[in-house]
Amino acid sequence: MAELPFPDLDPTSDRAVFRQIADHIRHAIERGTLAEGDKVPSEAQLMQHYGVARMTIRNALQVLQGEGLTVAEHGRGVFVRSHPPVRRLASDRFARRHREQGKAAFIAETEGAGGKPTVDSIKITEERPSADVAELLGISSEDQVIARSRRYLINGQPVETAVSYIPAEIARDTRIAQPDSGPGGIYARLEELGFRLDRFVEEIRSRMPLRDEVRALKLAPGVPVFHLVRTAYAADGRAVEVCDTVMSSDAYVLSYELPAR
Amino acid sequence: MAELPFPDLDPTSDRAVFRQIADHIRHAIERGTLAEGDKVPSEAQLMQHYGVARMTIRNALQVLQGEGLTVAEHGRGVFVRSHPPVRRLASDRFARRHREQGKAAFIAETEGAGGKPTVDSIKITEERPSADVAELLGISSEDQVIARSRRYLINGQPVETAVSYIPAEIARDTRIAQPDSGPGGIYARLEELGFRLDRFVEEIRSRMPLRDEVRALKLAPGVPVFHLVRTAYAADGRAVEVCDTVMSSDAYVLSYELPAR
DNA sequence: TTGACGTACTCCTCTAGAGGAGTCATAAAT
DNA sequence: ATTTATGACTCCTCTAGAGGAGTACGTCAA
Repeated sequence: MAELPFPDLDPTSDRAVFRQIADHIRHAIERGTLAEGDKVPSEAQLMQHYGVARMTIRNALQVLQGEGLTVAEHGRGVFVRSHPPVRRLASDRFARRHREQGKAAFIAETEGAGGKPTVDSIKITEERPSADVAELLGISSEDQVIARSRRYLINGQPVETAVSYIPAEIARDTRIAQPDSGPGGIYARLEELGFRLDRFVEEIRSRMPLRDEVRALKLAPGVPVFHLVRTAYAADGRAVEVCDTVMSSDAYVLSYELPAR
Repeated sequence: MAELPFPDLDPTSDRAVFRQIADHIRHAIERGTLAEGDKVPSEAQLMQHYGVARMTIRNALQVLQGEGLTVAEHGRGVFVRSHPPVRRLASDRFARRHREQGKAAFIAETEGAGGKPTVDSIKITEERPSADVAELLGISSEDQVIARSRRYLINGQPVETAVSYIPAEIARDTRIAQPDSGPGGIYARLEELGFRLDRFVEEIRSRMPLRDEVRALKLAPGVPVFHLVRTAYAADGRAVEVCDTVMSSDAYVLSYELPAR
């Protein structure tokens, strides 16, 4: 059996054994001794190398998994997590000139980067808005909204879920309430309806995903999500859409330009 | 002993016992049966209630901790995590009109929100930039930069660490290279030096913290961080500063305004 | 060549213990 | 009144097992 590239435990340290082991493996990953996609030595190998019980090894591996450094595959082994190519979202991604190309923002960007975009599980309902959404839209929570929910995938890998809320008064019986919202997406439709879009405000949070989100985005353990809420304002100052999206944090880098004025 | 507010296990389910238990507790937290700050029943109580081994209970609690829903305090118990008040960072936070008040952005904002701001562990070095920083600043990685690192706290609670890199050619022997950079902060100094700031570009990532970051920000388990890199551009298009900051995700909501043009 | 099967290896779940260490309240000693 | 000791309760670490289930791969029969 080949020697493992890990030092021995330090019995004088007050650091718990499983943490020391996690430190060794983490260090190997950071140095590149274990590269992306590499297999971490098996539980049995590690048990033998360190001479500790299996649970101690599992605790160590658990730590790394929680840090998002590794993923375990049942029956195959534990692997150093490889990071997928990220999408960089620029702050001009909703500029009108892009919309006029006739493609929705997501499709245009993804194709531009050489990926295959898909949109999935499109559901449209009419409902009462939550208090938050009503507040952002500046309407009463008694009023109805059209909720368009969907999931975005790149090369079959889910990266984002989104729900748009548009006041029913605006969107009812328009193409916005149809699964296929047409060329340029719903922002193009809103402009056709006379709501010239003026600005968007995005609020960004970062947190660990809920269980449903883990499933919908096929998230590896230890991967947080961006929670982004965008409000679209028309030229008259009226909010015409709120879009609530959850994005896998390792699929995205968000980029914004701020004026110094 | 009081009855615990959890149902029995479903022995027919193929869901692992510890996951079922985690589900019960998570559900109680979501419904509010267990409110923020409440103590989760102790391991012993849960063992007795469910009639399972202690490790099974600990696994369940581990799941919740990994989700950032609970924190364990050695010797005291496990508690539902309470979320501190968040700071909302607006996209005009670096506007010149704020700088002219004579206060650095962080101080002004925090006092405005009624908190006590502190800046901590200020260290200034002159060094060679990393490849990333050199690229953003548009300089060679042979050139020197001034690195200003510091930590921000609100009411004694660390919320953010930041390192600013400014080309040494610009900042050497100026107040920027002093621990106290003077009224209005380094952006005010840069403008005094003739670099009229034009725009900032911020790139945002979200990820789990490294070990050092957990320590520096006193992060609870299961709390991700924002990793934000801001580049400041002068009116001539030259990059004059790169600021690399790591923020506790439960202390911040980031807000940006995007033009629709 | 193909497909079924077995086997070895992997991680997953769970049990049943043990000692350690931090916290807190109370009782005893000063 | 203050300090010190004690004990109950908490979570933390670790051991030593057991059976389960998914994966990879070689063997053997069709």
